[in-house]
Order: sequence, then structure tokens, then C-alpha cells
Amino acid sequence: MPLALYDTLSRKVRPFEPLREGRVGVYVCGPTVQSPPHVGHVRSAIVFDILRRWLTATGFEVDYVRNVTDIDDKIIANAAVESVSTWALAESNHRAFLAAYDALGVLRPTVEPRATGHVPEMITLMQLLIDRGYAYPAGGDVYFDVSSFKPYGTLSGQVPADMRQGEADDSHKRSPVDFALWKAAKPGEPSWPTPWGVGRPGWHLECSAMAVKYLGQPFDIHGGGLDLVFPHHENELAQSVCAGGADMARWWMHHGLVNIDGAKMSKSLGNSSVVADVLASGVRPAVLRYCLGSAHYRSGIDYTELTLAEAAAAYSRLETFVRNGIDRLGGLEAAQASALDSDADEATWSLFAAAMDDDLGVPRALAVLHNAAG
RNA sequence: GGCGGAGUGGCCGAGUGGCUUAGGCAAGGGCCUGCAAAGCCCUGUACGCGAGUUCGAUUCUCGCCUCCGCCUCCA
Repeated sequence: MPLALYDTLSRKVRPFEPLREGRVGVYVCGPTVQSPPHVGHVRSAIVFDILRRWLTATGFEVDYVRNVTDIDDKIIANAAVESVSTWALAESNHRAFLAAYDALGVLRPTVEPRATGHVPEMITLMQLLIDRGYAYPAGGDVYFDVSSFKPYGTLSGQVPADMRQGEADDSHKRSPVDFALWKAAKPGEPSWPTPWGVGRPGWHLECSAMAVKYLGQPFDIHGGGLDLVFPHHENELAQSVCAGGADMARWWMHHGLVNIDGAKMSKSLGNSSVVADVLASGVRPAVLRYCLGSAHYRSGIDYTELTLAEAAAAYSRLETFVRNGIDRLGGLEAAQASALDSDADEATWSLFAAAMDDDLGVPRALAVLHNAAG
């Protein structure tokens, strides 16, 4: 059975086929580096690390792009509070993210582009959208005209007319559902010159610009958290399709969120566990990875002491199995050499592979492993 | 109000129109062991509620209840 993956846009699991023979382009929305990573951020990285590793194991060459949003409202606000430059704040938080990823065995991306390094590409993209009638400058901002793109809302299922209207804002939007591609800079904010004034990137635009630059259009897989489906991915899709005249991505993959006490873990809700604190408290990195990676990627995880303890128990069982196997066979090399020799091991492998090929069925794959261990 | 997802045995968590009804944790029994630990073996019959379809539903359909996510920055 070939690899099949769930696609949010078509709302079904489809057999996976890359656009280019043997090569897969993946773009994952990385963090906004406004503060150090919490457990939820790192689940995202682990989920897509598993995807990437499985694609590689399947025999594909993977171009894996994960961006860094290093300029946005909160970074500006937090930097002001700490009296440091936005650059310094973003840099130190980005390092914290990399340290957490490294500790948890998340492979480094092929490319890790930063938003602030891609302003020229964004300007080109905006100009294209304006020229084609999909966007308009207003008061130093640039907005996307949602009414110009009929399919708007197909990814998330949100229909502009049915959307709850937010508070009236003081922006220059023609319609409340329009969104900013570019924001005029307030005094003292970091800014870049554009044909429409001095300003800074909107969140959605940067991903469209970087994805097309590194992976072309369309590319194979676009990933992110479930909370990014709307508005972020919906808006990216609109921008890229309108500017590029082609689909943006063939698969849109979204993972479930980490919950604490029944609510989403989130910096803004004040219920987040910072990864560095968790590891400092004595939780082994491998156990945290197991805890966050062993659930199916599309389901939510309740993150509790108990969840962590169970992960620790399950993980050490597997660990013991591996260690015993190595002992019995007289060393790692012997273990590797004979790993796939027997029929039993081949059967285990094919069950494992079948589980993984079915939309990354990690829970079933782990059950196969536990069975083999037992 | 709109869109989407979920409710499984003490707990976590897969899966399926019936057949041998994952896996883990915890629990009970046993093996092994000088004791203990570790390890190994065995046991445990569950699918939110109410209808419907069916020879048969936890699995499909409809309704209901509860919970979660998104509609505002968010992995």
C-alpha cells in the first residue's frame, strides 16, 4: 500500500505522489519568535519531523522549508517591554527554538528562511497582486481584496458573509474581511521602504513569498497547526493562487493542538509549559518527544503529568527491548546487520510501514513495535 | 450565529458492519530470583443518549446531549 496523506483542502486521504520524481517539497509554518518555545510549538516540529523522516524512509529526497517569523506586532511589543531591539529579541528566541528542536531530535530544515530577509520578494508579490486587481494600497498599508477571489474560504470552510464581524478598527480596509499584506510602520518600528510607503510585512504574505521562492508553485505539502487554517493558510492560499495563477500546494496538512485542562495551550492564554522548563525539571527529551509524537498527528493531546508519566513508561519499555536485543546479539553492529534478516522482522516492518503509510498512523505503528517487543 | 473535529473498558489511546473486538499504563494471578528490582506469561469484553437502516451497529443515517478548535495574534 502506497503512502497516503490527509489533505485539508479536499478533506480526504489521498495517495501521495510528488510533483517531481523522487523529490518532495515541504513547507511548514514555523514559529513567530516572540518568546521561547512551549510544548505546543514543539509538537508541531515533531509531527512534521516524523513526516519528513517517513518521506525520507520511503525513498524521497525531501526539500524541507520551515520559516521563522521574526517581525510582527508581538515581537515589537515584547521588545519594547524588555528594552531591546526587535532583532535581538527575535534572535535570542530563535536560538531557544533551535535548542529545543535539537534537544528533541528534530532535524534541521533544508532551508530556514526569515521573514525580514525576504522583503524584496514580498514587494514583488504585492506589486503583482495590485497589478492584477487583487490588492490595493491604502494609507500606507496594502490590503488583499477578498471579494476579488471567489474561492476564498474553500480551505477553511469559512464563508466571508457568515463570519462574525470583529470590532470596528481604524484601518483603511475596504471591507472588514480584507486582510493586510503590508502594514505602514509606526514611528520607531522597524521598517522597510516600498513603493507604497515605509512599513513592515504582514504575517500571511511572508509565507507565500518564501514558499514560492524555495519550492516553486505549486509545491507538494504545506503544513502547520490546526489553528493556522484560518485565517493564515486561507490567506496564503488566496495570495499565492492570485499571484502565481496556479495552486499553492497539493496537500495541506494540519496537526491537532496540545491541550491543558481541556483548553488549548497558548502563550496568550497563559497556560503554556516552556520546553526548557520541562526539560530542566528532569523529563528526558526522548520521553517528551515520545509523548508528543506518539499520538496521531491530527488528534489533540492532553498534556498532563500523567500523560508524561505514561509516555515515560511506554518509552522505556521500547528502550529496554532495543537494549536487550543489542545485548543478545553482541553489539550494535550485529543488531543492525541482522535486523531485517528474519521473516519475523520483515513481517514486523511491513506492518509498521503499512501503518505509517496510512496517513502517518504512528499509534498503530507503535503497537506493532510493542508487539514485537513483547 | 457560522465552519470543523471529538465522545471507546480504572486511565491514556487505536480500530472495525459480524469473525481471533490494537497497544500502553495501572490492577490481580503466576514464572524467574537468596531478597528486591527488572524481565517474562496469564486475566480483564468497552464503545455519550435516543431512534432508524440491517439477519446483525461501537462501526452507516437522523436527532439530541457534552466537550474542543477556528471565525482576533497563535504550532
